[in-house]
Amino acid sequence: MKAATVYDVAAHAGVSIATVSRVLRRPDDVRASTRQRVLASVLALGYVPSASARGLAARRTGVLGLYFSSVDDEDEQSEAIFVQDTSVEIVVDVPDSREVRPPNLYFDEVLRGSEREAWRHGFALMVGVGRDANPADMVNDIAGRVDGMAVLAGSVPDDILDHVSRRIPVVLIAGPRRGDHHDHVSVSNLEGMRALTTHLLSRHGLTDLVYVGGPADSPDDAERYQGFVEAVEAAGLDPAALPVLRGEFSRVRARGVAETMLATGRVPRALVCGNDQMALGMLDVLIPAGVRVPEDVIVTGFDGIEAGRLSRPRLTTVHQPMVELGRAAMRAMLSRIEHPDQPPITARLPVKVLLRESSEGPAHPSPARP
Amino acid sequence: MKAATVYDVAAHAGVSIATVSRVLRRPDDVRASTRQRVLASVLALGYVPSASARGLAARRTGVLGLYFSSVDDEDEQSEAIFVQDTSVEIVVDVPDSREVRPPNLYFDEVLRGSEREAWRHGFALMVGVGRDANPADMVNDIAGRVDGMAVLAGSVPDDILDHVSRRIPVVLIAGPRRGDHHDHVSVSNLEGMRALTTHLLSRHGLTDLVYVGGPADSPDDAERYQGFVEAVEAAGLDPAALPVLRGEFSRVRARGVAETMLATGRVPRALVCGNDQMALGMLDVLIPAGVRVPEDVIVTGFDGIEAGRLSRPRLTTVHQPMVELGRAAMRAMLSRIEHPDQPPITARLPVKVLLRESSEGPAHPSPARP
DNA sequence: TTGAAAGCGCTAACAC
DNA sequence: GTGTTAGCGCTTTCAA
Repeated sequence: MKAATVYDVAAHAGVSIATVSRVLRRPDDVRASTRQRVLASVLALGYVPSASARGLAARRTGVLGLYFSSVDDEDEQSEAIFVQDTSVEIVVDVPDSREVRPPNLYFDEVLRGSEREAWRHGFALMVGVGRDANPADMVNDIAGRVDGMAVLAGSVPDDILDHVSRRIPVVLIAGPRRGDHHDHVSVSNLEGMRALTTHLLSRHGLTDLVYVGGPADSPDDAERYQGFVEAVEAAGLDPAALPVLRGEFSRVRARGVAETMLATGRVPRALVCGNDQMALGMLDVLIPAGVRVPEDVIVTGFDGIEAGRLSRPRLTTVHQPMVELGRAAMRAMLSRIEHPDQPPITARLPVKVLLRESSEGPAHPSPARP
Repeated sequence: MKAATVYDVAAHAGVSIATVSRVLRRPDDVRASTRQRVLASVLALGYVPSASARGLAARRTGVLGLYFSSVDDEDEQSEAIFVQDTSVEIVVDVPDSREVRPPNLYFDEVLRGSEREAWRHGFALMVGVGRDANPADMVNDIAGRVDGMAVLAGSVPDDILDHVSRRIPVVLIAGPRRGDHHDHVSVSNLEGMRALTTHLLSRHGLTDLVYVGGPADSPDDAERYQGFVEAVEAAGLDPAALPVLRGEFSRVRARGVAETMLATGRVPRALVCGNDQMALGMLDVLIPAGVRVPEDVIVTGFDGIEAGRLSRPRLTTVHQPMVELGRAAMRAMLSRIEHPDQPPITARLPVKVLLRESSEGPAHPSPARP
């Protein structure tokens, strides 16, 4: 099964390879009758142009890259290919406190936006998710295949970033702006958390807040905490006096934190969490323990994931536009590709505070049965 | 900013381009001292090999493709790149019956598995999601860039599939097996639904079932319905006597169906839904209306999505291994690339019936407050 | 409107 | 162990 080439098509249609190329790239430059003939040959031979050859000749691949890192080391699955297992296991699936999988929602959403935007501009999208400590090879590999790549902030060491950006434009996604080397798209983490905290402070008159933070090296969490701090200071309180708990952005870890909190009896009036996962983890423990949310404790999150809309009570949160973040990253790259010398791009997307029952209490007389 | 090439590196290191290539591809064939020198030059020049050139010369791209189609036409977003919007909107977000977005969960999961498996075997992954009626261009484009591609069954017309498979191996994902042209990976839809239905029939002694189906052209739904039919027949009942409702795999559409059902007063003892989304849509309407699930009506789904584990009551369903489906697709492709002449691959992955409260009632005395 | 020909940057014999 | 060289399949001037 030897794949057909321009030469095959040209011979079959009785034209030169240049004409075949023209028919595919700039059809209007070719006489209609010739075009028909060539197209017919394309179909007859099952010709699909080689992107490698085209990329080499045109000096552009027509592909954009997206690189993320992830910590979800799923258990290795079977290696079998010829599975023919139509067996059906029936299990009584009782409620379980285990985290089934840390849904890599953030990635899914950013990817969705990236994919959409890339193809909309005539580019394909290549994705890579690094899971081990050494992203160098993967990032390099992608860099050689694309006309530009977007990278989750903090997922790639600076020296590697510098290396690949000598070949292609690199756009950083999320995190704080670092240096002036790359274009950068992010969301208003600080402002969002500040607005939410201010709301809790002023509307609810709280003073007894606890911040539940993510990983110490998370730039996003650092920004959110800073927003928390600014709001607290603006209210005339001392942020240093307010405890910070670490939930590592994990629902499971947050449950542990909540349990410890209950055990020690030191339960604050509000738990301001750095992401939704941790806030949900708090609810997982508090609600069954008989703690009333929000009457006894207010719980808030950050991100605006779907699960927070489905929880009981529904989760007050700060929604960040993840899909739009992916789109903005692709647009920034395309803009950079088109205008290599323009000044660095810094996009900052707006967020939205969503007040729901976990802070405000019942919105309406619920139509649900007790 | 002209990107460095092998020639630049070779000159800088004082070796031939062949040696540069060797250092990168088969380092052991080069003397250690030479290797060091070349590597140093690579770093110094910021050299990243061009995948286009390599792909051309080596006659393989090292990329695998994944193509899906989707109906989620999200509203077009802004075109702005230089967004600097740190404003924060604060909204009271009341419970809403609108479907925020049809979570394209299935795609996310299959993609996750595909991505993981491709890179694990040293291949990059290219993704494309077709949204309009004409997948030909996108599929062709991808096909020219990869060494093999996986395609969601039913998302690409046969003639296009045949066309591209003259160039590269194509693996079909999901759906029923059609012809012997391509390799195929899928899950035990029929067997899963048959097992679940049999459970409802025999353990719960039901006879009054209604099947809530997906789109008429969904091969997955067809298989599930067939499983339903076989179980019903095995129980000595006439499947033709049992109504079928159409929810189009949509949560919103299912709500409409449920409302109509309530309005007409024709409520069956069990609603067997073709996917989880529709089952959740049923719950959305039934629970607030005071219908007891499962005491009055049993509701079941199919897929095993996260939301079904978070609903009240939790949803009985048939879990299909979506991540593993993606992995299996990639493995099948790699196997085909390595052994072009082996017989067609047909993988059938097992499913698991998860019995939860929407059919079985409370599992344990719930520790939750009333 | 079409054809001829010169690369694009790399790999893989094959020679040394 | 290293260098030479012939393509890989396409795009793109430049002529005709």
